[in-house]
Amino acid sequence: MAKKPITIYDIAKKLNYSTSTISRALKDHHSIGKKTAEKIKAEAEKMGYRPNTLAAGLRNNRSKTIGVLISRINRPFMSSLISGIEDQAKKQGYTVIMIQCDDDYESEVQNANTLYDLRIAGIITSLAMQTEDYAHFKPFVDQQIPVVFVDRVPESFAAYKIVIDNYSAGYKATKHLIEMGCTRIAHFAGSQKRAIYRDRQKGYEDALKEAGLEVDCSRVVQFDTLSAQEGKKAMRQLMQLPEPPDGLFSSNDTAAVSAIQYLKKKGIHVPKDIAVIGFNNDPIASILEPQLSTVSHPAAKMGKLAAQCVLDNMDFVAKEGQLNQVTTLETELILRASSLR
Amino acid sequence: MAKKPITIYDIAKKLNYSTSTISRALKDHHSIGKKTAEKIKAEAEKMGYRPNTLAAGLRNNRSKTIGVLISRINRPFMSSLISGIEDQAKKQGYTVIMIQCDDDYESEVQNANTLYDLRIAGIITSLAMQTEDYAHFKPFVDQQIPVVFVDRVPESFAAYKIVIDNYSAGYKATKHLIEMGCTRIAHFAGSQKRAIYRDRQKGYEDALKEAGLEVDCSRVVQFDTLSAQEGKKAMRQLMQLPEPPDGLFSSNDTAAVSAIQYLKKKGIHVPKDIAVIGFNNDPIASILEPQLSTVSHPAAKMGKLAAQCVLDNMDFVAKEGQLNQVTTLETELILRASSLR
DNA sequence: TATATTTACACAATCGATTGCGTAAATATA
DNA sequence: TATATTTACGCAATCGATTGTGTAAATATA
Repeated sequence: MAKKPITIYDIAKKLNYSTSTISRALKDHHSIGKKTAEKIKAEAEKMGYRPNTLAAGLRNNRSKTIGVLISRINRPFMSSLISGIEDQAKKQGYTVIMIQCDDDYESEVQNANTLYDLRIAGIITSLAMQTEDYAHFKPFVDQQIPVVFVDRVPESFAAYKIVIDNYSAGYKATKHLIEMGCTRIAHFAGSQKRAIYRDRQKGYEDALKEAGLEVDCSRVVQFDTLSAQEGKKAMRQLMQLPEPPDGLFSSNDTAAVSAIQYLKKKGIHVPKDIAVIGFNNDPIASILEPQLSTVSHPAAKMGKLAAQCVLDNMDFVAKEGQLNQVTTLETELILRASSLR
Repeated sequence: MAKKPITIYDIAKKLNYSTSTISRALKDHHSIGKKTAEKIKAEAEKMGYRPNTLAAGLRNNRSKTIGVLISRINRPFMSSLISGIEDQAKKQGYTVIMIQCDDDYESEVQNANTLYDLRIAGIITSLAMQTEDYAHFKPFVDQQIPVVFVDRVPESFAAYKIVIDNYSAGYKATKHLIEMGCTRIAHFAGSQKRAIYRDRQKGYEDALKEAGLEVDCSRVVQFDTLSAQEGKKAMRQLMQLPEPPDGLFSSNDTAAVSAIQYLKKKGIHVPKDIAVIGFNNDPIASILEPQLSTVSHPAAKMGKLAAQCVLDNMDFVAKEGQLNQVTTLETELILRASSLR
């Protein structure tokens, strides 16, 4: 029963042309006459021809696909990022494939290999929390496949990188809490292996210092994954300090929301007792009660830029080698009830 | 500087074997001696050989990839579904690629073609809200590529389908509201083109009838996408009725959450004035205040089953043709503050 | 009119892995 | 010892699209 797919050979036979002419006509090669091309295209359409991307990919050693390797798709930030990438890629006839690694290094390595094996045309990735070795991206570089890192980017690997100004964001968020009168501000910090979290923390510390406030490391909690569970645990821990915090700057919204829920359950008022600000502006931030102050993250824009970057540099990389350039996007404070007092 | 990727030809030359022997050794073909196979594998590893999946795919007219075509990845339900699919697929050496169609029919058609062109080994899909024509899945059937529909499945297309018992879920949810004393229960209904929404509505209506309550169609609001925006608008509309509802069964959590937010803003108490129950058990359901009662959806399990189904039937389909079978999973009421009184 | 240039198309090699068929030796069974 | 069977491996075609090289005609330019 299986109908055999139509190939350019079928079209060639039918129209008495060679396959080269068919192939060229289908992609508007200049050496094919306009009428001929039209006729061929019409017939291809009529016969229900669908190009075999595998064959084309094999020949060109490249498929028209952009790979996205990320920790998890179920985070609002990642969803937006992907949408941005897809919008841009689709415009240029590229398909986006996503693969998640659960924030696990081993899995990241394996998935990078999988993408490599698929001969993707470019890869966009945000590192897993603990990744410190970047050898799994070398094969792409060797094959002159554009690699673009976004958000969680490596420091010791030459490639295109798109980030936000985490230092400034951390600084602004903390300064805001200080202006709200907080003097004992806690911080939910992400893995120190990732610059984005170190930078946020540095911004936090500098804001404190600038205001003449003490930087008390017992108020800084190190997180593994910035999950809700960790958020709750961390908050409990913080409240047991001899001097509990009166403000919190969390490196993501998930942990901040969880912390607020814990506080509410304990009868501690937000923002009166503790003012809280998160990071990312997840949808949940505006649904939680009190609504969560946060730092906006231009995830969709980041995705769009990343895709553009991959596409623009497809040829460039082949000729000139990987770009090593950093683009920094701006963030904005979004102030809501959880920190306003 | 592009290092050329290692091929089986390179290994063959180095080891003085033919490429056929290399190819067979790499996949433990019975006709290759154990020591030979070991030696070849060791050398392949040492040389950094990576199979060219495009070449293999071309030859087999199939790539080791499962395609997932869904409306949007940024819904918790979809994220869970995908995780379920990935877990299962990975176990069998398959890669999962996702492609979203924004709940748009045109986009669904186009993306189905894209997946087809990629010569995927199987496709798992949940229909867009308005899809009524399924011709874009025919090519898969013609090529004996397993097609598995999940959740939003077609009624007039022979394929494997995995669904939940929507009628029973709608019935249970409504009955619960009735037991809580509601007598004027409204319903947020999804597109009538999708059986899942029709069935939920049918369950809702039957529960009302069974309790001797009037089924008032002015209390049933038709939604396009069950978005937050629509939810707010619908709630406002319902509250303007001469007899506003005292209960609400929403076909998803997103719209329910939005409705509750609207009610809170208007000073209408949930659940006292209006008891609300949603659908899907999104994470937000337990964060909202009051926490949202809802119907659990076994999305991850559904994904796992779907993947299993695709993988199991890969060979079967080629021999016996498409399966046309429906698997129905059970749901559970999850009762929280928004409906308990 | 003579030379360039452009247009129009075909031949055949190529990308890398797979596999049916064939050969030959080694081992097992009668 | 003779026949079967298994083990071990190579040859060469194949999957479908692409593209460098080449030829010939048509059109343009000098």
